[in-house]
Amino acid sequence: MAVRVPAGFQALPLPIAQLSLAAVLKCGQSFRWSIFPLQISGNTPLQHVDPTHEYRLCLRDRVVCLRQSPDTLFYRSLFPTGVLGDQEQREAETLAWIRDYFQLDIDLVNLYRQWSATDPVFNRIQDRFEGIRMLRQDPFENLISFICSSNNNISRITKMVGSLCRTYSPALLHLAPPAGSDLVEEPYHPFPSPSSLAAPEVSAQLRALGFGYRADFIQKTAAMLVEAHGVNRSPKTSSEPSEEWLMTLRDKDTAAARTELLNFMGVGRKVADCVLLMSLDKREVIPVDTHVQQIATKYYGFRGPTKTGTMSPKLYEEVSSKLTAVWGDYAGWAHSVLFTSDLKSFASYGLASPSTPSTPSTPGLTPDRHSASSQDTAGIATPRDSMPKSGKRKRGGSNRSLETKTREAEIEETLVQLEAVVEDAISEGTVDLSLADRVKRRRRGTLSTR
DNA sequence: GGGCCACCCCTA
DNA sequence: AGGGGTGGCC
Repeated sequence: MAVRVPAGFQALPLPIAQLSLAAVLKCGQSFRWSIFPLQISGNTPLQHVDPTHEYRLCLRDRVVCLRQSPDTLFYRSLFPTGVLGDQEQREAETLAWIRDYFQLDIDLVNLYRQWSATDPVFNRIQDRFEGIRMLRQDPFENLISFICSSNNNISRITKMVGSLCRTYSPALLHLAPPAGSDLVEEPYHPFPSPSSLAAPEVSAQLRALGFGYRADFIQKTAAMLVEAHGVNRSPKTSSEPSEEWLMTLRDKDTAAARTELLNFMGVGRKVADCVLLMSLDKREVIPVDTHVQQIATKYYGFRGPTKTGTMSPKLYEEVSSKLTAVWGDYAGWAHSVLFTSDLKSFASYGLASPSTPSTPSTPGLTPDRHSASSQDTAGIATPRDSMPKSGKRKRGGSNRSLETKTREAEIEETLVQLEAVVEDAISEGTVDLSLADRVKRRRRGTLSTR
């Protein structure tokens, strides 16, 4: 079938199983992508393979625009007016950026195969959560964004990062929405530089913007970076020395890089591990938040939090290393798939998306309407050979009309499915927990949180 | 040196 | 009341 390339875009052949923008760009890795629904022309035979969304990210010198069909990634980049440049070379640069940012040299399908072979829990959910891979983000942006993430949720973090960019970095250019009949142009801001966040007044300003106690963390961390590494002569055009220094942490080993990150204000073990995994190439690292903790205890049978419900460093290390043992070298990547599958906003992912009709583009992704009530899963082993037995749900578990389901119902459904899947695996005894013991403990020095 | 508690703001 | 934690204090 001929690929229909949107005007102005370049085409890169790429199976959706290798990368799902819809999943990856809003699963809590990056908080800065703009997402626009596209108007799908009504009665074309190719309708079902046309992209449904456009995704945009403002880099330092350009805005990257992406669209995706089941087998192709479409890309283009837009520049401020008046800047001269060889368009062909620019697209080549953008392609290089894409390959790096999405780490396309890593064969995700092969990783899914390996995780499925060793982890029955993963095996059961893999088909529903295709194409979830780790981004290779800018370390400074990643660090600041995840300082914002404590006691927080994705939508609020997204708003905070947005106002951070609007307030502390000038707009690179203005663009109208892709399918907009409305011609309202919106500004696109790059992520702010360390020096622009380091000024003393930033702390109070961020507080006024609703950052809460994180306001001080951000200003102090930025100030620490600038203090230690200085500022450029021409800060607008290139990255600052401290940003370059953060990049060099990619060349250090995990423990050494983590120690450096833990020095910054507002950065504890969890945030440090997020940065290690998401921008410093430490692919085996598993950040343990309360959510992952729950997955570990409920689905993998690990021991839960001790008395107080708060996560002790000891427990953190235990959960993290055991999950690393389950998933191996790319454990952090696998964790991301499980984590995303359990995200509330992804409750309907793989079943059907409200805005996207079910298509042949995802063969084998049979919409799974099987579900069990939460009572069913409590202590009752589900049948091993088939789907969890269907139970009655509020909105009707076998209802094809997904539009009539509330988001809440879909959330519940997916959570219940996941739960059943894991209980299967546990009752089958196919989760090899003893693997955990083979994993060498990290050096003591790296365990201490300052 | 492990264990509490406040922190700031939003949603339930 | 508690959340996709952390820093400061016992």
